[in-house]
Amino acid sequence: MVFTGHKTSSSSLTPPPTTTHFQATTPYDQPYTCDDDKLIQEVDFFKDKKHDLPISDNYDLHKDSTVDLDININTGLHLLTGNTSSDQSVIDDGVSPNSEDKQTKHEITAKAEFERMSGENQQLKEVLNKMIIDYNILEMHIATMMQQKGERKCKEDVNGKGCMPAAPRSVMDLGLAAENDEHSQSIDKDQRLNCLKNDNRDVEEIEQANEATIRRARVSVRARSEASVITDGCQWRKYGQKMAKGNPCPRAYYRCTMAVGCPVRKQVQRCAEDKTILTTTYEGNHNHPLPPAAMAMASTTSSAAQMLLSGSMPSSDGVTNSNYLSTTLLPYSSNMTSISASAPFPTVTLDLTQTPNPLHFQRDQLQLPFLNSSSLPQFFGQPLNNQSKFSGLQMSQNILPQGPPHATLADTVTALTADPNFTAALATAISSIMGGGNGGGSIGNVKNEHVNATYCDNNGNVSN
DNA sequence: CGTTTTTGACCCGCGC
DNA sequence: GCGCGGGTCAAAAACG
Repeated sequence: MVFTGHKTSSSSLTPPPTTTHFQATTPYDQPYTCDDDKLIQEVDFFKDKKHDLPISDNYDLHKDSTVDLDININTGLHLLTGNTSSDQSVIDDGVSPNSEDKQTKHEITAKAEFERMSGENQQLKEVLNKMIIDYNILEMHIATMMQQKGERKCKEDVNGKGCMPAAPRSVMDLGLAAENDEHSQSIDKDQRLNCLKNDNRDVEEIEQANEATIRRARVSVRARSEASVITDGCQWRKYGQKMAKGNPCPRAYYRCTMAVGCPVRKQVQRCAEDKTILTTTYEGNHNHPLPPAAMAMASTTSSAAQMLLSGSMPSSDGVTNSNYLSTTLLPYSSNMTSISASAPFPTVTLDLTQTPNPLHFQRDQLQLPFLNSSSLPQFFGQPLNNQSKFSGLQMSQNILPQGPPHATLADTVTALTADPNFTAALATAISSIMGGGNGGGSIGNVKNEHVNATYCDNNGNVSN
């Protein structure tokens, strides 16, 4: 095979000094306090339309004792902590010392407002508690299923080749999952301990094979981009470039350089038919923490890979499991995703190039409900090419948000995963997978403090 | 001068 | 066994 030996011809895939860019935009060793501020500011739980009060979202009653309730209403969760009535009187004492009636009226108004806000705060707490409960139920359900599956596998294999760690093994081995899901890890550990009782040696061999498969699982992302490489928040180093058969555009190979020995690699290639489409294929899982800018993409691809593997692990039929997943997610299918089984390694493709709807989110209003092994945000779609053996999934087009013209891929993924329709589809899909039709469970990693209650619908409306 | 990119060579798997 | 194609290595060149 011959590489393109000319700089001019390869320049289309040669990224600008991405290292400098990433370091400048996402300083890896710096705290992201600004994000926390944004996160608070995004929450607009209950703007008071009745009084048309401007909301001081980020106001802390602990810090300022001179809060005028007629002007600023704290919409955070510290509503109950301020001695607002007395504070109000202090202010009024200076302005109108001779008007006792007016002051009393003001106090009454303030108290009423305070009580109203307390009630709303209580309601919000209840909603939050319900979401947490729903999440815990869902998580327990998943854990139970994993345990049952593991035990069944052990029983089945006790007279055969030993114990197969089965799909959950692959799920939990993902780096992000390891970071974010201790509970699931413990389940996985127990499951594996049970298996080890049966046949230690075979398990190790199988695990090695599985890990190799995991490392080889790929997530391909198709996105329109004029740039030679998509900004996904990670730091990459180019280590090769080749001409691939059937495509005049060279394929570039990158490896993650954010940590020594990080196994993650990616391939970047322009589509032969449409050169505005850039296909980025990710492989492996990061062995290091990720900056927020990279979390969206990394967690999404990792989750996609984990579900892909959980459905196509080296079982007896291999294909059946993936078909099961595809069938399960049928009602929410789309042509934005695909599974490739005939490729050298299992690959799931997320197609972000088909964005029929105009921009319907405001970037600064979104926080990604990070996807990890707990949320299982998988939805597989119709094959984009004839490689796939699986078909039949159509996800409603309107769940796919469109990023701003110069949005990074991470932005797009963030928008996608913040879409309520997206999460709703995932919720139903998970319910379907678990076979219980146990709808109503909340989706998202509640443990993750970055999860934000603000979502946008297709019309750009913010809901909580 | 350290880091990154370029690019020819090499390795490996697969099909014939 | 051979050729083909995908993927990786590593020395040289380029860059900041």
